[in-house]
Amino acid sequence: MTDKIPELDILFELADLFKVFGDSTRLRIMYTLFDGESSVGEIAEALNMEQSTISHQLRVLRTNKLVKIRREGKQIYYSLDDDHVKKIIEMGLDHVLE
Amino acid sequence: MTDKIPELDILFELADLFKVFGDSTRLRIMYTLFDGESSVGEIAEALNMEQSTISHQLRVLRTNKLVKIRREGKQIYYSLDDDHVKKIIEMGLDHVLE
DNA sequence: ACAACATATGAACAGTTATTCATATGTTCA
DNA sequence: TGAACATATGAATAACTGTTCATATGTTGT
Repeated sequence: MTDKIPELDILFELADLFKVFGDSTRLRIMYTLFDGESSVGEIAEALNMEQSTISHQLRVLRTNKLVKIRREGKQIYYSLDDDHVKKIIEMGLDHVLE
Repeated sequence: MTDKIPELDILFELADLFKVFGDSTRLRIMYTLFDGESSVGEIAEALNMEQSTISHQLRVLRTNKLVKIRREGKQIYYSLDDDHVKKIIEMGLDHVLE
């Protein structure tokens, strides 16, 4: 009815997006991908975490279109899907480091 | 030891910051404050939510230095504390509305 | 087809969190 | 001081979420 109501759906979507950024494991994964693509195993080793944990979180990132994949043989390489990812993280860093 | 270790703490802080943005009630409160300061009661009425709920969430926002207060008689007026708040939300909106 | 490897998935558990209800604190005015 | 109002707080609950373990799926080379 009012022209504020359409915004409501979007704010729910937006909350879901920020939820994805609100986990240190996922942030670390994304930060790792700042340097370029990595396989699941490489990420798990870099963060010293279980392969399963990384895989689960990569799925969350992928569902939210924050990372994309490239298959090469047995390995699957993940990379950031979007320039916004870096920008959102950097904007948050600005605030944290104020 | 390596120069990546200091970043780790910061990524945890950053996750905590994004967690605050990752809730629709808090986002709606912040969005309400885009137009300027509001009292607790005004916010509760605008969002059609319980006063207690709003008060609890305002405390979270305040603890994270995202809003600040001004007392005027019985009422307490909340407003955004930082330009980053608007920027972070707008950056997220860019991604959601892509 | 089989072994070896990389990744994904499902179930279970533990920890976290948002909301509600009841009540406390704080402020103003008479 | 007491009544009326605005906001804050604590405890309880229900829902959600991240990690782990075990196992499944998918790929390569023999």
